[in-house]
Amino acid sequence: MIYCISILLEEDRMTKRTSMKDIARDLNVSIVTVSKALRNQKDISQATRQRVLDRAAELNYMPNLAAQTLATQRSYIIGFVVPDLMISFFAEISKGVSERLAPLGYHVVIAHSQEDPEIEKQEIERLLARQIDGLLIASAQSRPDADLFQSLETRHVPYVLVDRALPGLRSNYVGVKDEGIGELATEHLVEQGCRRIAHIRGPALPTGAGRLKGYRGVLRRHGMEFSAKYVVNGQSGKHTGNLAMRELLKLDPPPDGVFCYNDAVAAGALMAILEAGLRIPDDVAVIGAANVHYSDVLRVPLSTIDQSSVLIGQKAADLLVRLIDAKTEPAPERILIPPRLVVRESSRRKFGVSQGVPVGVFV
Amino acid sequence: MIYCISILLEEDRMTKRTSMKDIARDLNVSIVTVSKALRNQKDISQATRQRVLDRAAELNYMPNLAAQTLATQRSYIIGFVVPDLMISFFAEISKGVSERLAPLGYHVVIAHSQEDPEIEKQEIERLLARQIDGLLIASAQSRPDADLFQSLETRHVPYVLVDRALPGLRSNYVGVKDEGIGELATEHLVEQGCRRIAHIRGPALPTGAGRLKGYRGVLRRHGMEFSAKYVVNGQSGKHTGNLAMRELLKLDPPPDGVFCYNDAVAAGALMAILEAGLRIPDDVAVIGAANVHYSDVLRVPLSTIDQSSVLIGQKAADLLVRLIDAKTEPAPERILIPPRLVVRESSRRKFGVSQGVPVGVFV
DNA sequence: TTGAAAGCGCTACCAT
DNA sequence: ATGGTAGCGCTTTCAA
Repeated sequence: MIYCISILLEEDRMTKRTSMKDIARDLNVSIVTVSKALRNQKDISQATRQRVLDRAAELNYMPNLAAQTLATQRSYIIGFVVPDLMISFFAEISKGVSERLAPLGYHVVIAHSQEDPEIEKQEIERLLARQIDGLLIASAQSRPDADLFQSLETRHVPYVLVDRALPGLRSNYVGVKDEGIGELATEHLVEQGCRRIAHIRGPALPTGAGRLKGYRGVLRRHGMEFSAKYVVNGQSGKHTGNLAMRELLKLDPPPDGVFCYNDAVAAGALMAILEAGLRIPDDVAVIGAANVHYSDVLRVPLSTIDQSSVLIGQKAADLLVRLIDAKTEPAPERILIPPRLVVRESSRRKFGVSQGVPVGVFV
Repeated sequence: MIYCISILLEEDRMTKRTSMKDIARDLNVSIVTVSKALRNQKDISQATRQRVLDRAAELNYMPNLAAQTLATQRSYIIGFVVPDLMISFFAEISKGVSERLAPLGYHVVIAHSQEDPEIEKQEIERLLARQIDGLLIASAQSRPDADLFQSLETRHVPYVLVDRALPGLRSNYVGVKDEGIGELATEHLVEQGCRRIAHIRGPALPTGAGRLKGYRGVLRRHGMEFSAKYVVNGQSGKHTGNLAMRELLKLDPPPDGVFCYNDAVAAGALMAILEAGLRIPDDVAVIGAANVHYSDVLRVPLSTIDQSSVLIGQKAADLLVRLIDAKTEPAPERILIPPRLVVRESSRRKFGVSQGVPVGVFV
């Protein structure tokens, strides 16, 4: 019988994590004392604290975060809702987020919305059940789901919109002004001598709409006529970008420059142009957006608008932590990172362009 | 005074999530009854269950997962340790993982090791404190840290190694046989008529070592001499791949074919070859590994060995769930996904190659 | 400086 | 079919 018990205890010791109770028992102090010592509270004698710390180290003690969460209402988990991690832009943001959050003791749970507002909502609900301390959202919604955001406000769950703002929602946001992206890209094509500039537009989200708006604005400013025919929908992937470009090339006259919603779309467009036997950038100049990590090694090295993806993640994480730590809810902050033109071969018709990378240098 | 209390209650209702206690109070039943009803236990009358369910829906009740975790010792969180999510291969795996786990109610916490075994260890410890149910590890260790894996075994935390096996560790694993990748790639280059085949090898990890071994084996089988000069270290990124290729091109004679550790390395190598004024594949044929999503739109569409990244993630997730649900610890399982040759322009010298994609078709 | 008691929200066990 | 009690491992409050 005693044998059995000792076996059980042994098994127990082997299987279960050591808890404060173990340390307390070993040291003949109370659990409270252990708790305080471990958290460096000052109403513990130096001697006791050291004994606790030593024993904790010996037993390789790690706090049970579920228990801590329950007791403190603070989980040190933040949720990050992305459309799809296979879109490199979001993977890059996610890296920036983790970089900043991990050292602070946070864990990041990534949830995929698959570009579906309904799934997004469910995933957010699921995250809330997890008692997350805050939320980062790259939303798939074209306009904010009132219920959802109401409930976030009500529960005082801090959240930051990332990359994709939501029209009419006064909230914390980190991203790049999409209109600026559209302007910078289109302006560049004009400067390179393009006269029939097409746009492969993205999804019906603020990002797509903003870039389109910037594109139209620049055309107008240059007295170039806007033609709806020159704007086609390319969604956000290389395949759809490829199809969209094929359509554009059927036009008469075909465009001599095209601004693509993002780099993936542009990658597909490049292929379509080459397959049609046209030259890039001489016949058609191409520019994308995002400057994802592989954009310089594409079929033709791609000009693009850099969006500082990793930085977006870092800034969003920093802001979220500020919100979480704030005693009183601060006014919503909008952090806009300036878009930056990156000129590569796909659009470089004239030399001496200031932002151009010298030929032959592989970055 | 009564006013104050009502305010407080109101505030409470607004701020705090509804708990089982609220439902129980409203319905004049016990918390236990609510708990059972919500979990569909059968010792609850149909009528009561319905009342509970209805009220729960009205109050938009969501269980507190931290409390549930504490009570059941089951967190429905799994950890996924990756070197870097910016490596598309891991982002793709991660997608496969989430796809399978989200519908089962799991959350996935992604932790970055940054290719540093020490950080990896710390991150795993941190995850264990989180009471994760299981662990997926794409390890940065060249050999298993005894302490770490001992402690995983001791605590009975199920884990699955992903992509990167660990030598001498008999554990669950999902990946592609690296030697097979090396063989398939090298064999293909031989078949395309390459006679001086170089290898830009990866990090000193099982993946790098296995691919190298496969490469050497094929050379031997074809009676081609192995020369250490033709094997250079390219780590795992496009930049290092670029530098490595430049070194190879300085050799006399330079290689006429090169098998690169992965697609990113190959992307850099492609650039180096073109910058040197050589033609691909005529002067130098190139093949990578992974078949990441952008490999077909690279500088030259890249031949590669497909590793079914998303599938790896799915299989790993499925296996992990099986381990978590198992009553008794099953024998370690090794799931090997067959590598698949994907021929594209970067290596297609001869036509009629069976695996070749017809010219002009953009996939 | 220390610790007893209560509680976080849930589940398991065992009566009734 | 229902529920009281006792935890899960931690923190908070307050008394000693």
